Amino acid sequence: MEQILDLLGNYVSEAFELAGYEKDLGKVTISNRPDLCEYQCNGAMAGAKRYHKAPVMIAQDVAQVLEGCDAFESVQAVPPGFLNLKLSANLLAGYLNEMKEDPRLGVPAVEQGKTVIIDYGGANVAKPLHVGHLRSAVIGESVKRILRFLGHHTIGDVHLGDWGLQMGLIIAQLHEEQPDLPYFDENWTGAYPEEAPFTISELEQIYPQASKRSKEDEAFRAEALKATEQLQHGHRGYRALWQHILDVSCADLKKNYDSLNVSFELWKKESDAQPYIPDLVDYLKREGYAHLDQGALVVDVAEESDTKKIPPCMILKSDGASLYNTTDLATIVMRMENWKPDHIIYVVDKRQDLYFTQVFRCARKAKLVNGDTQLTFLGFGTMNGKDGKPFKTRDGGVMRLENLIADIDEEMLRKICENHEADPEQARETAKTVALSAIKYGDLSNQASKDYVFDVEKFTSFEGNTGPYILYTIVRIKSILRKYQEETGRSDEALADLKILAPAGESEKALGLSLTGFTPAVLLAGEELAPHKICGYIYELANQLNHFYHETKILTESAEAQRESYIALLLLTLRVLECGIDLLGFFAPDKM
RNA sequence: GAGUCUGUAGCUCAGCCGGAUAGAGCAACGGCCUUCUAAGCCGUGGGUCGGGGGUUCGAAUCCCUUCAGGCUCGCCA
Repeated sequence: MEQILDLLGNYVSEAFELAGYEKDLGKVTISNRPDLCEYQCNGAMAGAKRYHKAPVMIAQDVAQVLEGCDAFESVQAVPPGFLNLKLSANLLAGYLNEMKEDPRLGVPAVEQGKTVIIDYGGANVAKPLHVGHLRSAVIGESVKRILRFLGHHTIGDVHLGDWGLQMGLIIAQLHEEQPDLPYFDENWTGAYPEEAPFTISELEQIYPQASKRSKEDEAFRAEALKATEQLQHGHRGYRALWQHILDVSCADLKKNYDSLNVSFELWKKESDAQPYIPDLVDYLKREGYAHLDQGALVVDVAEESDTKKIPPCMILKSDGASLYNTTDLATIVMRMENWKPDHIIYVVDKRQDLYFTQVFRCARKAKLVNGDTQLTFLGFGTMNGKDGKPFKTRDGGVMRLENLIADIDEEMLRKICENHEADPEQARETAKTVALSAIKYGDLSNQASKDYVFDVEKFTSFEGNTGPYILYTIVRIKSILRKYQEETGRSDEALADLKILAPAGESEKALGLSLTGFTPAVLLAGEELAPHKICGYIYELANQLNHFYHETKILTESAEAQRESYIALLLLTLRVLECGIDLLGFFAPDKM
């Protein structure tokens, strides 16, 4: 369906042409002075130079042509040369009814969907998720949903860290604690047990213990390094252990990501890219991309336009060992081979900006990707505590994500019970749902690239621009619709058939206008990979809804067609809000 | 030192590919529940958009400069 801005733009462009000016001046935008008009066109001012004519004169010429055009309720030329437009109520109603019939709510799907891999989550095996993992998961999930909604083929990859020293540390520690396990028996030829020799909570204790020890105990560290190397070279017992660690860990990670309403299409790991490394290194050498520098194998990625010297991308250390770069490049090769992505997006801490610049340039230079494959670094800022410093627990430690979520859940539950008497079981469920919206909205409503303050009090206070406010608005609508259905006995289908009339009241029209903003908001969010644009939009829509709600008696409206129109308008708003929060990665309860 | 990002109301943030009087929320103050969920709505006060130049009919927005802070800067990830 045709977008409202395009629709209006066509009218105005045509008017420019009829008035003797060029068409391209007729671009219509949403007004920045809602008190004066709903839409505006600034083309007259842009055209002033071109035609050596006062902008107001041009605007007046155009306004005259538009006189009586039934798309507009009013057209005004005002100094210095604005064209102020008010939409006709009929045209608005027509658009809303069309939007209502569209399962996509008017948002056009891209003609040719791209294959987009989104690399987010950043979890490591055997290490619990901590608050530092929150942003990647939350932002990545939302970006994925937005792009998917726009019609792209999206693949989310958690890209687990499973190949570093942490594995060797765990193995070494286990070796010491349980030396009799068959994994450590060099003469063992039989099958290894199917059951892992540890639980997730044991695993989570083993790692920090081993990590701490390796910093104090040289011999132990050497053991761990050796185990890491043996694992990477295919030590049978260690591989079996590694598989156990992986299985136990992934099951736990999935559970945690589930509670965040985050899911991945792929659970690829760093180790999956390892087989690609030898060929990659050969290729880079053979084709002359890589050369030795101070004993290390590097690819130069500096460019003339650089304002600063970009260090070369290191492929192999001087001792011949591979690095994270190597794995990332190999992962790109693997992804190109398996999924031929048009676009890969990395949702990573912004401090890795330079690093990814190197990797991307290297991939491009060495033609590991097609010329038109996009590589995007979507860097996010730090989540700080109220003191403006990185978020910590009260005693200064790293907070586990699980605990953070549990804290917010509990706080929500307390508030819910304060407000209503509710069935404890249901209250718990609702609290979780609301808590999730608080956490996610709190994060996503900020620009991803900026640091932000995770203020527990603010997020759990449910006031103002927060997730709970959005949910509350949705619940209000649901409640009215429920009552309406109880009263009239109408089915969901019958409700969906109701028509929206041309708005008569001011708040009703404002709500309708706000609804037309959905498409531009989603398109912009997709273009800029910016979920906070969705937040801004649904917050504004929720405000309009609440404003309308207070001014309008809906269920007691006596004119039946009018009441039906209100219901249809509410239903459409509900669908847009729910679609919006779905793009953000959370959902609403039926009651709260 | 170099590069880069940030600086908008007391606080937390939008707005930033130029447009009219710079917007929200929180906090403060004042109204609105016998009526669809008051987790709401309406209103008041509060800003030299870090400072200074420039481009432009027009600058929070673009350019230069300066101050303050964060972050990054080949054998970690």
